[in-house]
Amino acid sequence: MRDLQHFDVSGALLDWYDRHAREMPWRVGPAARAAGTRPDPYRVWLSEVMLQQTTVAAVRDYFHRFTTRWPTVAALAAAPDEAVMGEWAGLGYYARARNLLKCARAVSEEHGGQFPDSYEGLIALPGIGPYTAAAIAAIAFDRAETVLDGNVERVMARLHDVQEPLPGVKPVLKEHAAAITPAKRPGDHAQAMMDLGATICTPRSPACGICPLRPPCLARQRGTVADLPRKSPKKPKPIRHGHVYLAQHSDGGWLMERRPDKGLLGGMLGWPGSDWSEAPEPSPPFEAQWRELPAEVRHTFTHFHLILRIHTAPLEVDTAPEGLVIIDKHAFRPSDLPTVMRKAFDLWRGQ
DNA sequence: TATACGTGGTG
DNA sequence: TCACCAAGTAT
Repeated sequence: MRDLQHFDVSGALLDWYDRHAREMPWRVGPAARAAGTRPDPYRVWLSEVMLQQTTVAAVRDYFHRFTTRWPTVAALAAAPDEAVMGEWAGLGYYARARNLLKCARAVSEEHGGQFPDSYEGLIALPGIGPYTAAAIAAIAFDRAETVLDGNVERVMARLHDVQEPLPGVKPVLKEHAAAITPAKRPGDHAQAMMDLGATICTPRSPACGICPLRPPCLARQRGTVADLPRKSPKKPKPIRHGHVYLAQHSDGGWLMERRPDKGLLGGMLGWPGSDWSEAPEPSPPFEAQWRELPAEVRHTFTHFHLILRIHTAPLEVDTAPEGLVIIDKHAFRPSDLPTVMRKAFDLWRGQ
């Protein structure tokens, strides 16, 4: 058994990555990268933002649709806000989509259409934080930046048997990660760390038997793998209630609202309704004989459970009440809605 | 430092 | 069924 001090962690990791790298639409694999192919910074940036707190499986189709519709950062910068929000619908964390547009426009208007090639330049852009700045700098620009995401945190916590809980111990894990960040192939190293965390050093049932870092792994030696990384206890999620109102005109148009940019589902299209609280007051957008559907929407957000009651009535007027909009029958696409709003529509459709 | 911010898959 | 989890950021 070789001591961690004398084990070439990054070398072992890169050897493993050369043989087992996952193929992804935004990735230039290790063989092509060695042959000189450079990844497109636009595609690296777009994928990294989509992958924030989001699984690879969920991102694939969205990435394909975005890059087909907007192949360059200039094309994205020129897109209408509503089009981008509609394409992002269902992916969650909608501040990412608003910041995506801000960032694309900043790159187009303030950086001559080229992404900054350094951590400092990247982190100054909207929606790009410490992780994403390091990831783009390393993967797209060969900068020896240290990438610290949930995967790397888990791998480092286990490799060094770090018992202190996240998020407090994050700086320690960052130092461990920085100590093995190589000057050569930093982008492949970063992607290798994340692939290892996603496929071998997984949160549950890790495949230690085939792990390239098994020899030096302290948690493996001490039997603490399943306990790491430790995390501070989470708060319980309260249950909130709400009412939404689906009103359709005889011509097929729908009464809807464009939600304000700040806050939950910011910038997204949705059904008008009450606030979401312990006991909300019903708040129909106009006087009518509202009929309540017999079923409810149940949906869980990051920090609360929601139960929505659905009300319907015919829309008899041609102009929307203050603050609302009428979406024409042909412009209405359920796929433009955030999932919780699409669930309400699905209930109406299945009534 | 703590909280707000989505969604779908998984055991 | 349900808590946990996924390539985090903004405030």
